[in-house]
Amino acid sequence: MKQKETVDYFLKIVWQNVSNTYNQVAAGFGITQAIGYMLINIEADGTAVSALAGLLGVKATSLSRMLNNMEESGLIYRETSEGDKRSVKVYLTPFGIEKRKLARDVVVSFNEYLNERLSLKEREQLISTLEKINQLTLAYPPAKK
Amino acid sequence: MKQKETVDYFLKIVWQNVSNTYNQVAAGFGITQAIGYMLINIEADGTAVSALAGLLGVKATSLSRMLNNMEESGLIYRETSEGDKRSVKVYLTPFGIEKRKLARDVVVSFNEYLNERLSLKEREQLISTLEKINQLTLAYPPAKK
DNA sequence: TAAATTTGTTATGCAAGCATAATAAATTAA
DNA sequence: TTAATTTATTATGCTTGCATAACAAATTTA
Repeated sequence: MKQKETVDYFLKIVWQNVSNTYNQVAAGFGITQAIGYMLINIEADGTAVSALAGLLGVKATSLSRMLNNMEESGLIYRETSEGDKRSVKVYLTPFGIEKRKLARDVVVSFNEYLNERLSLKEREQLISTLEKINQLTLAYPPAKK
Repeated sequence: MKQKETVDYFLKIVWQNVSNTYNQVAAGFGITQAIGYMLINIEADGTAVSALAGLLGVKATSLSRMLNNMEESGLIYRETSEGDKRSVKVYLTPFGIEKRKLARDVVVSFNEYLNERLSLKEREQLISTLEKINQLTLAYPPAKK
């Protein structure tokens, strides 16, 4: 099995390149790829830290330092949830809303660029296969018989 | 454009999950996903740092600290290249060769697992589309008219 | 040839993943 | 109800990306 035929290798290389591209574009207005995704996922009525982790596909524990930084730079603020006092909701400041617009534009532009150059069928198959691989990966290693 | 329909989002999530899976499995024998890929790409007759960066899809500058750590833990050693005295070649120690076998097994097993659950056509289309996206990403943003 | 540029590497600071440990709140079990 | 467990979060140390800066060797230009 050669490396250039393995699925994992391509996923790694392609995501690294997309991530770098996003970072370079987003650096133009002072944020990173990760912060852009974070902003995009914060709802107007606040989003819990745990929900954010789920949406971003990262462990909740990864977010605390990042949220501290974002709070410090005035993008967000945090408030304890009404119902569940363990839960913390994250809200966008007006400055965060501004940056979120820019971040969304980056994502939309890049995807439009891809969409113009890939057929609908190609994209649908890609996303469907990626979804399948994701499910399979989460189930790995398979239960032994 | 909803996030769950964008290509970038799936690439991010799927690679994160594959990477975590590799890290968890590889932790069982004391290495990381990144070190596993590194070991797999070092040839018996040595591989230059710049070549490694290309194979791994990272900037060469990302490797120096990692190679220091790998050298310290006895996986590799470095030697200045014969021809070009700027170039440094990386070699596996016997310990590194041992770990490389294990790392390769992880990659082979996971890909076999996927191959058994995806059709040949699915995989071929996936890799071909990923290659295409990679090329497009490297060419982004497109030259203005 | 000498000077300017490019290339290969290293060190280092920052960003953002992970894991672990701590803590408080909520839920479940006894 | 009290005790045990689970859940949501935070802080923190480690890893490994990036970028930048420095430097030597190689190559190109004048």
